[in-house]
Amino acid sequence: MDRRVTKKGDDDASGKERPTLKTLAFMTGLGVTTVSRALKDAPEIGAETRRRVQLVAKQIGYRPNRAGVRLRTGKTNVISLVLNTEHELMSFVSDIIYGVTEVIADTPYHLIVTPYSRSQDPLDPVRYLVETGSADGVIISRTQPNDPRARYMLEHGIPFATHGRTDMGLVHPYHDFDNYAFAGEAVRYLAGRGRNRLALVTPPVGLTYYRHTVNGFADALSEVGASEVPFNTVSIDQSIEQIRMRTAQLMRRKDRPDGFVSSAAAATLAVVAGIEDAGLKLGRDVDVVSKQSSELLHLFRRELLVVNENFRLAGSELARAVLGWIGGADPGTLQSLSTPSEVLPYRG
Amino acid sequence: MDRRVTKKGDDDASGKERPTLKTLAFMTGLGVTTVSRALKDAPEIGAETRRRVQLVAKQIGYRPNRAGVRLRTGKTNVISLVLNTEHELMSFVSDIIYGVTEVIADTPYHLIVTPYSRSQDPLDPVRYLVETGSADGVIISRTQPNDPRARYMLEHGIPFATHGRTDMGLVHPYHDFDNYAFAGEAVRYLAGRGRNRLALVTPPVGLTYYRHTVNGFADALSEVGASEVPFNTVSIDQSIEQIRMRTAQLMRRKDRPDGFVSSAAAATLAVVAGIEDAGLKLGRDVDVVSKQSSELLHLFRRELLVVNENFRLAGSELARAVLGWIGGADPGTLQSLSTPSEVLPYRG
DNA sequence: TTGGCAATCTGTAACGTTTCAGTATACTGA
DNA sequence: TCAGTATACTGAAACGTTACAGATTGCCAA
Repeated sequence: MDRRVTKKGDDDASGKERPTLKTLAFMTGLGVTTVSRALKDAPEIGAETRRRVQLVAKQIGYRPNRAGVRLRTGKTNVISLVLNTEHELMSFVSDIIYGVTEVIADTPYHLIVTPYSRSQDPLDPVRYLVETGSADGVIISRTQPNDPRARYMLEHGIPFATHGRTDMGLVHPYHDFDNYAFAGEAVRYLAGRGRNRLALVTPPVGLTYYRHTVNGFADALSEVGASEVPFNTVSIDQSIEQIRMRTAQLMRRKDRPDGFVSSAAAATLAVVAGIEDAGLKLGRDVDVVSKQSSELLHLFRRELLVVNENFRLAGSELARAVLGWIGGADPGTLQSLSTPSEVLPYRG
Repeated sequence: MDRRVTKKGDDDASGKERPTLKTLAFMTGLGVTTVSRALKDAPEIGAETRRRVQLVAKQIGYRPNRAGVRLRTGKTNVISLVLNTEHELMSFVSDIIYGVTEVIADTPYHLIVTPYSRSQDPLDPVRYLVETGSADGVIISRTQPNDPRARYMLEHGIPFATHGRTDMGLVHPYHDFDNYAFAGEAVRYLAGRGRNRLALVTPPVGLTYYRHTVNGFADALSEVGASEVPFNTVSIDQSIEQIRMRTAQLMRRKDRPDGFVSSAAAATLAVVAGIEDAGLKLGRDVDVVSKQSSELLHLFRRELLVVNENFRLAGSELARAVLGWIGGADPGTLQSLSTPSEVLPYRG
């Protein structure tokens, strides 16, 4: 009497297969519907039944089938992190990812990484996610003042959070580092050390925090009465070699700066190399204040002055924001700004 | 005559909703089954019908519903990258991810990142993936000679690839960097520069490539007749401060090494700091050969000697391997070993 | 007693896909 | 002519879940 093929109805509680609602229904003697509702604490299920179902479910290790839920409800339980595979600074990415996973660890959410490359329209991956309904929420970075992706997602009603702010008069969750404050602090610190001809290594032109940084730099310059040495040919997403060469060129001029403010650690390495290529000495001829996201720069040159940016925190905040929005919170309340640390000199 | 609620059967080709097989069936005048088969080039569908269906599908931008497929077939079209959120070296992670996404970009696969933390059994995330059927394939790192995760996945028949080899007599896809060769090359290079008292900054004890590295180091030492200065208290997953302090201690001893071989760039930064803490000079008193995964170390100190390890390549290879296995290839053919570059001194 | 109602529980359909078991048609060979 | 068969297509069922629309029971007021 071979019954390898189980027909509808003769579900049994035995052995190997992953338990489903039907399994639970069979075991508890209840209907599938009742079990489903009992598991989500629906009010019309008797208190005892509810407990009983939940107990059995826990015992046999029931886990809802994601495909079933997704097909029925459209809920994917997925958050997508959209990344540029060429530009994104290295350590940045892993920290953000870790931050995000930290937050979603005890939720049913999975994190998927959706890449796009330089050649593509940055809107492509977002459009893909929305059109295919592949995620309940999206996190984007490299945010621009007028960001088509944010606009698109708002129009299509998908919750998202941006790393960096926009400036479109539209409200949405974001997390940002206060780069205005950073640049200002940096300038003031350099001025305090007697530096008054400062150059700025900017973020990528076009991103929102480019403006913030430039403004913070400019405002503080006039505040302290220092002057800017233009260095517009350089931004942090250029290659190490480019930045190094341009810095060396700059430092060989008579009107060279005596201080730098740099928006990223990798660029700072190149800037320092360029300074030294020009035969100058860090700390004596020139001071450099740089953002960093790991305790790297002080190993590199102890004369460097650093401000820490915590990307892991950013990841957590972004994840919290998206989940909050998905959960129905007011997007306007899901915005956060991270204040820079003090400027830190090397301490033994 | 209000027909807001569409009952089964009166599907229409209009407007907003995402097209499904039913939409295509309606538009082509065929049955859903036929459409389904036509799209996957089943042989029992007439050539013209096939073309016609595929044309229409392309035109209206049909994309199979992942939840539908997954529910019906169990195929998730997901690859999971399992990461330790505490140990993994920073840049490592983003490079691997980029490598993986590069390969799966023109496949239907999504990449999900499954984290686990120090406190957890590394087997936990893998067990979760298998039990919930959340992925068609898995990539793991921090591979051990006797790796319970690999054994578990083999037992449960889920395709996977390991970053690093195992040594259990079980065959499975992997990608590895030839750390035996790396350590050997490094030793020979140092010997060539007259260094003969060498210390090794090892990978994390317990991982397979720890053994490879140690063996490569030891074999080359006896080959060139140099001796080892024990430095067992240090491995690359310790903190910067620890490594730095221990290195400084070591370098203050009279029997200090005159050469280092370091398995990771971050550790090398710390080692160099330690060397300099002890008042010694890189290139004069001691040489350091280090692996690196980005062009960082030569900016740091031009005296450093580097060997490049390409993690992006590793990611690609691992992705290719998993996809290959999923696609039915023989796991034994999906193994690759990456040969280290030469030892590279700074070149202007 | 009866009608009404609250409290619990249940069957059915549907989400989009693939597979199974056909059906209809035309062609083949005798 | 007919059976046999290859070709091209199709409906129904199933994957696991939730929502809708009841069904059953007991209790209370009238």
